[in-house]
Order: sequence, then structure tokens, then C-alpha cells
Amino acid sequence: MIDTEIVLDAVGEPNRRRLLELLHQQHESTVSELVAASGLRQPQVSKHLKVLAGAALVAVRADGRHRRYRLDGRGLRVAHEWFASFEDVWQARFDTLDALVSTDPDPVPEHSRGDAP
Amino acid sequence: MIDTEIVLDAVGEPNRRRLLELLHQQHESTVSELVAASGLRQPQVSKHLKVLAGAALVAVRADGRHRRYRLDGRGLRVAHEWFASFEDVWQARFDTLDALVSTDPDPVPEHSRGDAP
DNA sequence: ACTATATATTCCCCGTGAGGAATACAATAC
DNA sequence: GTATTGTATTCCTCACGGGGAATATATAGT
Repeated sequence: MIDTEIVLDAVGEPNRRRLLELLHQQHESTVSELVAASGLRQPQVSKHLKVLAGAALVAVRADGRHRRYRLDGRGLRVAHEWFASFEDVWQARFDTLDALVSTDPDPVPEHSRGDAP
Repeated sequence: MIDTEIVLDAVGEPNRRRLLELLHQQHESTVSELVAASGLRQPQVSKHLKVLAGAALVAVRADGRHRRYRLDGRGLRVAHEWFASFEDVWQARFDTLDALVSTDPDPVPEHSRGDAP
């Protein structure tokens, strides 16, 4: 079974999310392609891919001296399901309205000088 | 508009995820209740809640000297949608099968030196 | 006024983890 | 074999961010 904690930790990093998005567009990419597309350097790309693979977010396929990376649906699905478990929160529509009012519980009284709104 | 990066960064921390889950069960909680339920100390709970509020993941309502926190569907929905955009990955079922095979592309070559670790 | 409770904020410390450079390992071409 | 390309790994440094303690700021009660 895939650990939700590991998955969400892995996604909690901007460059790793960029790699996931790049792999989503390209469907399959070598490390060099990801280096070129991301602007990151090769070692960091490899390291990030290792973390993503550890979370079942990407899968690798050896191809000659290349490694072809692609998205792995298993980790992505686990993360998606974690957020889906909160669906009731935004489907009870009143919460959203309330939130607009109550996000800032004290909207700066500013010592209430007499100027008009 | 809510920034997906900020949301996913905020969720990328285990204790903040715990707080979200606690708020999901309780629907609304004071800081003290979250302190008791999480085992964290009050300042860190307040700090994490501030990050979550900055990502529109929680909303606050002032109630006497308490602050009642609840989940905010806006941030949660943004995160859910980000992962939903990858749905095609796990709905193409072959990826899952391939992953089982190709996650470890080179299962321990015979460089094994005879000495103990 | 003072006291107590609830929460936020400030300061400091320290570990984790991301980035960089260099190197090691792997696979093809010659 | 050597050279070259592609990728992984090691080592180092350093900043970011989380935790702890103390303090500040509210709000209620007396």
C-alpha cells in the first residue's frame, strides 16, 4: 500500500510539482529532457525524481543509456483521494459564503475615525 | 483567486495535515481544542493555522475570547482540482501495470562484494 | 482597577532538506 | 580497450522552516 504521508510530502515541493506537470505534458521524458525543460540541474532532477519514485508518483523504464520517466497513477490517485475525502466541505455551499465573511475576523477598526465609507 | 502553489506548500507538512483532519472531524474547533487533540503546543498550532488560513484552507470566526476554526473549502478544492487534472494518468489502466514492473529498473546487479555491511 | 483565560507573536535554536560541484556508475560508439 | 554520453550518487554548504520558551495582545470576569 502507498503511504499518503510520503506522497503528500513529496508533492509539497515546488520543483517536484513542476516535474510532475512536465511529465504530464510529455507523457514520458528522459532526465536530460527534464533538465532542459525545468531549468534545474541534472543532479537535482535525479534527486527529485528519486523522491517522486519513492512516493509512487513516477515510474522509470530503462532504455539504453536513457531512463524514461513517466507519471505513476498510484501515488497521484492516493493524493487525489485524500483531498476527495474533504469534498463534503466545499459541497456544503454555505461554508464558502461564510468563509468570505469570516476569513478576517477583525477587519481593522482603524480607531474608527469619522470618515465616510 | 487562490494560489495553488501556496495551498500545496501549506499541505506539504504533516502536522498541518493533521490539523486539517482534526478540523474535518470536529467541523469547528478552538485553538485549545486543537492543541489538546494534536499534542502540539499552542504557539505551533497558532502558527500552523496561520499558514493554513493564508492558503484558504481554514477560516476563522471570533467568538468571545475564542477563535473558532473550520475548514475552508476554497483551498481544499484548489488542491483537489490540481490532482484531478492528472486523472487521465490513472484512468489509462496500463500505466498501473507497467509501474509494477518498471518501478525498479535494475534490481541489484552483481557488483555485490562479499563482505558484510 | 486586577486576574484569568485564550490566542497570537516574537525570538532563538537547530535539523532537515534543497542546491552546487565533483565524482561514480552505466551504456553505447569507436 | 578508450571515449563519450546519460544518469545516479556523494559530499558539502546553507537557508528555510518547524519547535520551544517567553512575551504580547485580547476578552471576560471580579
